[in-house]
Amino acid sequence: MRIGEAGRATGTKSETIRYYEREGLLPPPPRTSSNYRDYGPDEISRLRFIKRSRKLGFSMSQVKELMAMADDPDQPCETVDKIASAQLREVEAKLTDLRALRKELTKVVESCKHGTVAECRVIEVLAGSGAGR
Amino acid sequence: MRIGEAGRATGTKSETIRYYEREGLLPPPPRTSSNYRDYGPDEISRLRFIKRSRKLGFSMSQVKELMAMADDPDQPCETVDKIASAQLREVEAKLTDLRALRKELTKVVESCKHGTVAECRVIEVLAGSGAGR
DNA sequence: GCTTGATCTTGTAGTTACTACAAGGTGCAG
DNA sequence: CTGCACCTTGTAGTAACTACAAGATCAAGC
Repeated sequence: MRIGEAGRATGTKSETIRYYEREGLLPPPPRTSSNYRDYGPDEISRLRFIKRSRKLGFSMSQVKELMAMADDPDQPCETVDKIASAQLREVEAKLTDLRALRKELTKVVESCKHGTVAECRVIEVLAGSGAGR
Repeated sequence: MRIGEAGRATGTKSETIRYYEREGLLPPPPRTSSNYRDYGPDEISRLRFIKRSRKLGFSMSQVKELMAMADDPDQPCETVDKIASAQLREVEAKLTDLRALRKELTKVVESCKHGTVAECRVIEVLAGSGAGR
C-alpha cells in the first residue's frame, strides 16, 4: 500500500503521514524497489490510532507514549502502570465531561423536535466544578 | 474579579484570556474605573466551558458555535437542531472511542497490579473500524 | 514510446491555538 | 513610594498540521 492509498484509507493527507514519520510517531515503513513507502495493515492501524487519539484531544507525545507502551508492554510494571493510570484518569475526566455535554445536547435536540424553543445550558454544565482543572 | 484572579480560578493564563477576547470567544467584559477587565461568574463559566471543550478536542469555532447556541436558543429551530445534532454525533463518537480506550487501559493497569506483564491492545482497539472517519 | 499522475526529496510558508516576551504606561496596596 | 498587577501594542516561538513549489523518478494507459 503506497502513501496515497494509506491516506485515503485512514483519512490522512500524505503530507501528514510523512510528517508523522519525521516526528517519530510512525516508524519508517519498508520501501518498494522504487523507493515508495510501502504500508501494511500494521501501519494503517497505527495511523488510525493516531488520528482517533488526536481527535480525542491527546497530544502527539501522549499518543507516542501510548504506542510505546503497546509496543513493548513488558517494560517494568511501574513504568507501564504510571503511564496507563495517568491516561486512564484523563480518559475518565473526558468521559464525564462528554456525558454531561451529550445530555445537554440531547435535550436541545429533543425540545427542537417538539417545536419548543430550546433551553440550552451546555455552558453551565461543562463549567460545573467536576474535577475542576 | 480581575484577569489574574479569573485566570487562577479557571487555570487559564491572562494572555490566553485576552487572546480569547480578541478572537471573539469571550465577550469583552466590563471595565473598572481604572480600565481593568472585570469578570463576573458568567465570564468565569464561559472560560471554564472553553477550557473543557478544548480539552475534549473541539475547535475554537465549534466552541463558538455552541456558545452562540446557548446564548440565544430561540434561533430558528432548524439552525439550532443542525448544530446540536452535529455536535451530538461528534460527542457520541468520542464517547465510543474513549470507552474502548478506557477498557484497554483498565486491563493494563489491572494486569500490572497482579504482577503479570500487560498485554496492551490500545492501538488495535482504537484502530477498529467504528464509524471509520 | 509517451504522457499523465502519483510518488520521491527538500524547503518554505501559512494556519490554528496558544505562550512568552518586551516596551512603556497606569493603578493600588502595604 | 516601592513593587506588583494590570493596561496596551507588537513580535516571536511552539505544536500540529496544511499547502505549496521545484526537480526527479516511476508506473499505467493509450
